[in-house]
Amino acid sequence: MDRRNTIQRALVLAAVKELGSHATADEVYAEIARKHPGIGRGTVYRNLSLLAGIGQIAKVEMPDGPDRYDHILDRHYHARCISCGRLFDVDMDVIPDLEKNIRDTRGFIFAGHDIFFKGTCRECKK
Amino acid sequence: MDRRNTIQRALVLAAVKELGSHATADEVYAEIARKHPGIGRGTVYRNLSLLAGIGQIAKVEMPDGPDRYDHILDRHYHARCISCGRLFDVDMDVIPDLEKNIRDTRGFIFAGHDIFFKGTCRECKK
DNA sequence: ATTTATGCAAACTATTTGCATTGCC
DNA sequence: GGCAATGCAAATAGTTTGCATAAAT
Repeated sequence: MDRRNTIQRALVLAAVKELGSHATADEVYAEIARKHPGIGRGTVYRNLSLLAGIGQIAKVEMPDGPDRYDHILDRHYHARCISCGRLFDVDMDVIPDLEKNIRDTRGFIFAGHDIFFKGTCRECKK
Repeated sequence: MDRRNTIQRALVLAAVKELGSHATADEVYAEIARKHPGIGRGTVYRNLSLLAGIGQIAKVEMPDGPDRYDHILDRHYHARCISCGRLFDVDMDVIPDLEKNIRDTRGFIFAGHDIFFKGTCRECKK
């Protein structure tokens, strides 16, 4: 089961880097399709998933709406505006040992966590 | 726009309480349908949404899979087993002032947060 | 009588999958 | 040439919505 270097794979990786933080699969697809209209949605999804699997990009599963893909720079938390729905990066250190606050783990081995904030963004506040 | 007391609404509320923590819309539907096969899925969704809106139950939007509904007892965080996919309640105090750790809020008014842990449950560990 | 709410089906969003074909290695 | 990967369409999961009808007030 060896991996092959296809142009589509390279395009997906390039688009995620190009789009910066938290792009959706559809945004990645649209970005690539501008110059390569032939690409299939399935191919984009398959490659996003593969690239996330081998750690080339990070998949962020959102509590609502589509999953997001980040070109990995640093781990960070996200905030969603409940008014306009837009997603923001949160300027806060990740808490690596948050799992230590758990009293009874019931045999669960914790492997990580995500925090999602919600609120109202500056523009929607008025 | 006043609200009416329908049997369906009462049944949805009762089923959420009955099923305890983190029931999905489909589980609520199935539970009610056992005794009232006539109920519509749309009605269940509409009532879950309405009841959550007026604070009678709590909606927990999951990063993956269907949304969950809790009969409100106390706020708590959740953990998902990456092997079997099951959802667990986490035995840990909520951090009410977690938002204070954020450096630059960029004008965002924070209204709350959710934490989702992931890992491997006791059964899947072996 | 009014008008909210229901049941049903169709629509919708996000994603996955089956399959014949293409094209890396 | 073999088999991973593609493009396409159909399938799936979860949820929302339009509409005629029913029923709460």
